[in-house]
Amino acid sequence: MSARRRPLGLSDSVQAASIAHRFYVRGESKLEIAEAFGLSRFKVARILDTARETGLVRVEFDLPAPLDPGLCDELRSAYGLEQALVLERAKHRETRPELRRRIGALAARLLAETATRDDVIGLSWARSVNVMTEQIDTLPRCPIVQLCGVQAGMDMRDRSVETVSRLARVSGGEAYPIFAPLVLPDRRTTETLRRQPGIAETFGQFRNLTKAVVSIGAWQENESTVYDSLSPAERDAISKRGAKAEVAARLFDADGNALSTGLAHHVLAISHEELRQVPEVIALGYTRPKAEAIDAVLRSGMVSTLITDADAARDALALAAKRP
Amino acid sequence: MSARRRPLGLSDSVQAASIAHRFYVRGESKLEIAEAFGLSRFKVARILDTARETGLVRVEFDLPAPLDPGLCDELRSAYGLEQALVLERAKHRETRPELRRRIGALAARLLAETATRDDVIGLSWARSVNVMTEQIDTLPRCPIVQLCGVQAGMDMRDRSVETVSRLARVSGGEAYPIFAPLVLPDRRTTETLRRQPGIAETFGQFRNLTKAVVSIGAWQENESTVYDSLSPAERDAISKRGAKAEVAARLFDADGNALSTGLAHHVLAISHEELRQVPEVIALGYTRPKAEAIDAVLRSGMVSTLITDADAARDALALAAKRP
DNA sequence: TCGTAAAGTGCTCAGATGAGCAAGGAAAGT
DNA sequence: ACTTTCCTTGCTCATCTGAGCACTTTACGA
Repeated sequence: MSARRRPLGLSDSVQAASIAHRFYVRGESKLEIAEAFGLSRFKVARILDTARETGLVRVEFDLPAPLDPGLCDELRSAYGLEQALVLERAKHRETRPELRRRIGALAARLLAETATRDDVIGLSWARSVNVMTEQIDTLPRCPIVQLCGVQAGMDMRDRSVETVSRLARVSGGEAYPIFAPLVLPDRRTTETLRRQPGIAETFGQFRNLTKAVVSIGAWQENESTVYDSLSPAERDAISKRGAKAEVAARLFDADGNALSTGLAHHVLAISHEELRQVPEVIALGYTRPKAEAIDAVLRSGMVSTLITDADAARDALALAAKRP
Repeated sequence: MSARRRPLGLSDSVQAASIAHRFYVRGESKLEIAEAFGLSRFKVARILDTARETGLVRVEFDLPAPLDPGLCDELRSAYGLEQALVLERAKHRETRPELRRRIGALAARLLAETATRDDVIGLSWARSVNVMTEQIDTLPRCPIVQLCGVQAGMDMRDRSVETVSRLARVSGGEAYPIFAPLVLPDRRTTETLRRQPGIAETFGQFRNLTKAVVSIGAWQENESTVYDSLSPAERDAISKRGAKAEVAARLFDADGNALSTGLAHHVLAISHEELRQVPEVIALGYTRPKAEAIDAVLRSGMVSTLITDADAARDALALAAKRP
């Protein structure tokens, strides 16, 4: 592995390449090749080994999207995910909206491909989820359920509602929106709204969900719209409880445990428990600052598919390696 | 093989790529992979097969020269060569001198790499051989023997002699030149010159040769300097005898049989027999019009290593397939 | 010249693998 | 509905392959 060999002569390279061509491209057995070249099968095996070690033969992947197959697999197995999609780092420096767009496009393709007529699809409020819906053009006819209230503010107003209805329009299925804010001033208001006809109906759909697309937020400035919308006092109180990540306004500590804080009582959103019951949860989380949050949420075992970028994936893997 | 499969979904692609990554890059066994993914080993094997068939995984070769490994191997085995070096087709249209330069560079590297102190190296007269010597900068100390007289005319005068002495200078070994024309007016003159001290000495070296670098000419206008130097009458007479190729002024028919014509008696060159005795003959032949000649010479069994370009190689392979 | 280290080579045997087959299941035609 | 066909899946058994070892050759310094 670490043993650097000299780069191999021209003649040997050609022989090695010919052998590699027969083995990898034409799929011949080493025994056949050995006979054809008048070598022992052991020599053929060693030539193939050194050919790979020296980089004479390289295996390239032509994925239908710019993904890093190595990271996909490592992340998948490190956290026991069903699947991980890791975007390759872009050639040039990429702005956050550009990255978000690529993440969203990936999620769109995944959802369009895996969704069936029998699915009930939930969407959490998030810019990336919204970007995803903008990029889906076909979807089987199935209900689309909003998983949490609308986080107003920022540069987009009631886009969450729009997100659900947009996707329902593409799908042709029914839309279950939540026409109410995500974070409310107090518990009473929250419970009142929770029992409103339309909202109650949507909440009732939560137990039917078969798929959910959610975004992972980190419990720090600019890395979670929920965090950003709270008062400094409440943010810090929650931080002190050990919150590291947020999904649909539900909090997780560094070990992926559901964290129940005061916040839980004044947000309109699917509960930890209900979300955990969803068979397929697709989580979007990207950029390095979110690595710790991604690690936390994946540890919860709630996520089946993660979509992220190579930088965040590497950081998360490092965290996964630290504490298995 | 011919069964075109649909391009595989995103999800499947990622799984296939992950499996391929583990198998090809990390070198895990299919059984291990099957366990890790919860699949049968058969399924893993099939996934790998389709991944290759659909082009999802591609094997790339980083040869130290722009060679086509597939063609190298096909040509090598089609004609039972020791080795074949096939230059990839250049990206842009390439002029003949450019191609010649690349062929020469390849021959130079091959010779520099394989020649040892014990070799006796023969060079035939040819532009490509000359270009080769211009690009060699190191060579073990060994004798350099000129294989045939000088074909004057064209754009280069006595370059053959220069070729031999240039290479001898690089090598530090002795030079055995032939200071006489390749084609002579009659048999008597030829035999007289043949017995001249310096020339006889060079001819005496022919039986000691261990390596020879020769160029393949096609028996047609502009594809052989010997052809071009003869009178129309003699050219045609030789054509009628079935000559297809020429190496050091020695002729071959389409089946690679040595052809003995009147020409044989008035050229100063190594004989068919002596050339056949050389353990390692490196033949340079390039451009499509020479494909038939290359095929003919390779059929003679005289050549151990061929250096050519992708276009000529493909044409030659087609000819080889026609008559095994 | 020799001795020693280092690299290269082929062997054994247990374990991995491929070819071909047969069973099951889905899709399409009647 | 029923049959037919096609596709997928996992099995068996004969073959292929890798890990480790022992032997040979080469390289190099004493």
